[in-house]
Amino acid sequence: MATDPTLPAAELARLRLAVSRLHRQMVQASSRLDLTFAQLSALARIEAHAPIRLVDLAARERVAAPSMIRTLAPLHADGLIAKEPDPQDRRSALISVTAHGRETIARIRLERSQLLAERAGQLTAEQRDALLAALPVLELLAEEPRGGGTAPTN
Amino acid sequence: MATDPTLPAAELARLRLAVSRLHRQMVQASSRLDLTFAQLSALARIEAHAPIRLVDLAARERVAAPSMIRTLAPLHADGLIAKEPDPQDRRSALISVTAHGRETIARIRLERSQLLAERAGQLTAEQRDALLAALPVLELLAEEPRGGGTAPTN
DNA sequence: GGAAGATAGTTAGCTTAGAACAACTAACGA
DNA sequence: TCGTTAGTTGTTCTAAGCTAACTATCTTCC
Repeated sequence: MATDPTLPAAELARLRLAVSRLHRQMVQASSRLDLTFAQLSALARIEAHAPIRLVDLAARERVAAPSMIRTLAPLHADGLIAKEPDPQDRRSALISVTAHGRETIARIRLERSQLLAERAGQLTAEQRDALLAALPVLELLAEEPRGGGTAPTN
Repeated sequence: MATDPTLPAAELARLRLAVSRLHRQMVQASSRLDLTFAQLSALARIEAHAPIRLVDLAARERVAAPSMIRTLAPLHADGLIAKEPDPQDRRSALISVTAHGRETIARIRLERSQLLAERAGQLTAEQRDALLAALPVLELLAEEPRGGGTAPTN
């Protein structure tokens, strides 16, 4: 039952609005005790691609290198990530998640999901299924259109 | 084919990550020429509930009154919203969207959807359907659990 | 082999978006 | 009258990003 071949602007607008509102509430719900969203995103990215160099990490997260350094500094100070010298290139450091970092990720996943979990708990089974089915699609949209394509205009 | 009665923390974590990354990219893609996300959200909310008082608007957007004033100030200055005195309460003003505001919303909807539209254009029909099906659920999640429930702890 | 340019990481300083609290005025209401 | 509420201003804070400029190392090329 494939509908329109393309998503109309109205639906995209609704999606953008929903995403930005959801994000705002997640920010509000997460007190300043823990990792920020940028840190969590970077941490997850490191976990997925370790060992990874800073430049590559910054590129994947679509930020400039200094921004990534600022993001990682507290993680490094708290021992959530480790840097090892790259044997191939003495300028580079290979970044990876420590055991402590992995524990923290797991713990935060539980804690942080509470706001969402409460609301998700009030969904019907059909709604939950719809959400689960759309999750990979959302992840796809959130990823970079790797390689090729038009150069980013900003 | 209802799966688990509850969404596991792992999926919620993925949802949070996807939402925050999507949001970041939408922010990056929208240059500072136009309305901010807070302004757009407020504008949409006004359009949906006009005429609405500032306090009520702030409550619905889950922000303090001064924050909403700051958000609305440029919209008011640019004539996107109008304030009329509340006949019942001379302290209050009833806020609504002007014709100019409505045009702006429509225009921005088109412009702003480009990033998302490009990526959505590469989805399969099944993926688009999944996204469309999940859209109302996302909007539900993004809304407040109106009335009752535990008081917000922050 | 060595100069010259490119690249990795870093620091310093700045900007923007978004929100908060405190404190005030004006109006309501009991 | 006196406490409460609506709107507002002043000030501050945090998260997240940026550019410019620097050092150290790598790479290329004459």
